[in-house]
Amino acid sequence: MLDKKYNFLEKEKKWQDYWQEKQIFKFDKNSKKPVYAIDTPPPTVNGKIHMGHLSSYMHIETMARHHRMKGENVFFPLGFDDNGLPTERYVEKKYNKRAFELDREKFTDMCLETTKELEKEFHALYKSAGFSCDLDNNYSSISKRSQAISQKSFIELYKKGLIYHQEAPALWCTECRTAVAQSELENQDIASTFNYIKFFIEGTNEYVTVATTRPEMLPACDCVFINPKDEKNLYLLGKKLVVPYFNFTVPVLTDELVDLEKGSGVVMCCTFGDTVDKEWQRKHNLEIKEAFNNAGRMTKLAGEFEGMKIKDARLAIIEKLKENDLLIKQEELTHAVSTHERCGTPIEIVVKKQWFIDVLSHKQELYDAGMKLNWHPETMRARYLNWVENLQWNWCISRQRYYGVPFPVWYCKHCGKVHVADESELPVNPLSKLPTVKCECGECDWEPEHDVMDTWATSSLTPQISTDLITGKGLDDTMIPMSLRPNAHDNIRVWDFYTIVKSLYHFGKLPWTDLMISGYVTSADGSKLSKKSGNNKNAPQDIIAQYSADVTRYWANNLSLGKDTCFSLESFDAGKKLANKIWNASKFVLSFLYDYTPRQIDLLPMDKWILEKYKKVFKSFAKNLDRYDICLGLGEAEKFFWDFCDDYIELVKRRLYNPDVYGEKECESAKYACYYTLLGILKMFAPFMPHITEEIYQDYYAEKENQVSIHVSGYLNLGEAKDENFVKAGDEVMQIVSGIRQFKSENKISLKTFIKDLKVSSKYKDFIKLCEVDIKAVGSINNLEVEDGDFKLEFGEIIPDAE
RNA sequence: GGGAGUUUAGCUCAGUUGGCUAGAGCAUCUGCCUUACAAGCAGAGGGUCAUAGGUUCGAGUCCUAUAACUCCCACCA
Repeated sequence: MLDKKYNFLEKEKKWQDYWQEKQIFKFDKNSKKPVYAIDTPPPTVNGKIHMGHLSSYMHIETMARHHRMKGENVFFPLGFDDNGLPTERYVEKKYNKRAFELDREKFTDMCLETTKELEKEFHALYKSAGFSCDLDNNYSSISKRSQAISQKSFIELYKKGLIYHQEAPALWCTECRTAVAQSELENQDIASTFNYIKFFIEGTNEYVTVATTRPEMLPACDCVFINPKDEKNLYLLGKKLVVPYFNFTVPVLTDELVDLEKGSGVVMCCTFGDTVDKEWQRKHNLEIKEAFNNAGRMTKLAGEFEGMKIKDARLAIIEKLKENDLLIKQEELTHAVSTHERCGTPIEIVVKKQWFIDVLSHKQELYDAGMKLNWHPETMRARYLNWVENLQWNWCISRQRYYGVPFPVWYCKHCGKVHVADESELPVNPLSKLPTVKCECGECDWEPEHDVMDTWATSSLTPQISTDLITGKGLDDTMIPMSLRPNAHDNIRVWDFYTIVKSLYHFGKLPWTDLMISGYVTSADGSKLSKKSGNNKNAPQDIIAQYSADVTRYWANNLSLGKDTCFSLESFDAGKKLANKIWNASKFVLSFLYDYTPRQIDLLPMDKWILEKYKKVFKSFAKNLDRYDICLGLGEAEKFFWDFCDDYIELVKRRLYNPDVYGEKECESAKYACYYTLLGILKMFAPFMPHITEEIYQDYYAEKENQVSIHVSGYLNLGEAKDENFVKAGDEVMQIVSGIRQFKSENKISLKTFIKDLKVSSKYKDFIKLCEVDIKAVGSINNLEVEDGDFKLEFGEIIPDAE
């Protein structure tokens, strides 16, 4: 028997423990069932999960449980992305220490310890949310196994010539003191000044005006460009200009990229103020001058400004220009500046030897991959394609950091040749073990690579890392493509893109068939929730404790895929109501079924009608979920359930209560329909509200159906709906009931107040006649007369209630 | 500048390949303690589906233009 009230705190915990104990969600290696493999997003371990992450995981959950209910062998691993810069930054903040101030090993230990703590919290949260990941199949991106796979990927791509080591301009963060990739950039509007300064023509008193936002780059000035079509400035060609204040001369060159409209049409080129400078340096083979170092401090080149921070030097230099009458005017402006997403520091371009994965020469293949994948929602395809089209940098995978997967690489100190590790020795830390083989040059003196890999160089291998848990084959494509890659839209250009790159480069295959892209949950003011910013008032664990995991899941699954939504507690009320209703309706229906075992009998029309309706609804429900139209599927199940309660149960409850008045057979017919309709409904709700449905199922159905859990019991498929007319006729009966209710409401009388006569006109006369008893019972009608015709109700006298 | 999304009831949002009278929750109003549920039930009011054109027998849905808001990318001289 079900409790009078459903205590979710107690029950949810109970079933979570039960599922774990019975290993309900374990992937079955030996099964012949179709595999549904999910490339679970391993959360970056750098803080707390918020409602946005949680909602995204709840979408995944629904799909995992849906496919399990369809009888598929669901592979739903659990992962953590716990290496790399995000974690380092988190640890640096937590201990208020910079990594480069600490011993490398000590810092790594601090990272490992911190991630362990955080992962425990994540685990607890996952469990309390009722996640059905396979706890035995979990991975972490810093584990030895992941490192080995990641290093093997590096070696393979290096040998294929897709990875190269080169001294080339790379995006650089002076705060984190490392190279970063294009995908780690963020735009920020930053207030600045446009400075018009004087470049004197050598040996004259004439000057040209050059506008710049970065006067601190003057010491690194290589030349000045004009547009070859810019007639008013052509006279400058062949002349030398004096760099103001720093007093060295530079040539005047021409290039089509110079914008005639902007500033004075005369541009200074430095190494490197922006991406155009980078282009010009390459194209015109200009000298590379470093005005600042890796930590963002001015170099010797800057003379008296040496040691100053970039920003301070800018102001100091402007002051000097002013003092020396070299500054003509200043204009305030706000412009978008590329900053590092982890710390918000403006990104510089710095030349240093870095490891790159070539993506620019494979743009077309990468684009085609985006065309072949199934995106849910479809509009997200455009975001991917847009990103690929706009790629400008090869993927820089080396980071001048500490906590990450090391490169399996040493350099010969004599000839500089690269030596990569043998695959048999992976994972390897080049710092702790030098090769014993001789270099081709004959020497045996190796320098280990100190850099570590970008965190994405490893997490782009989650399909391989996770399926390795099953196959044990490491970097392998046996289970590739997986069925689903789920993530939020911010990760399309990062995780999705890089995973596609790796899968194509290694196997020439797509990593998955489908992508499910969630939107953001924003706070009430529309700002994005993030682990970094503090707008995290509604912590997931608090919400779950207050509303239950089931209700939270209901909320999440009502969000449209790919769409950003404001977080609001109001929307939890509907879920609360639904859970309450499921409980009460089940309690009521089951109270008639405890001594009942279903057997095939002839059903009364309305009992057949509800089963026919179920067939129709279920078919469409399953179709919607198969298409990742989660909220449509849920909505359908919900609508059907509510109709089942308010219409069907109301209609037959007198038959259930009083078999002596309405007949044993009539009662059994209702029981049969109730048994299967409720079962079907519970199963449809099971992916969304796994706990409450399990509690009800275990109370009654588990034994009857001989199943260990509703979640592996399969959907109730009663076959095709046959007779459309039959459904329509039943609907017309419900319309009569509805008409009776409306009549009573308008007359402000109780629903149980009797009406003497009701005359019904309908084209389903015969069907309605068969339902006479039900209609009279639910409507408290004494006499019912039915005739052929267009739908019409005529009410007779109201019989006052007896005192 | 390139790309995408959004605009539907007072509020938050559904609305699938175009198809009966555009739906739900919340809020408002009316009635009902009906042998599951008052955290309930029954009913009512509330919409020129952003605007203007077009295609079609038929448009919230498709096309064109416009407006407002949001996001992604580029723009750093």
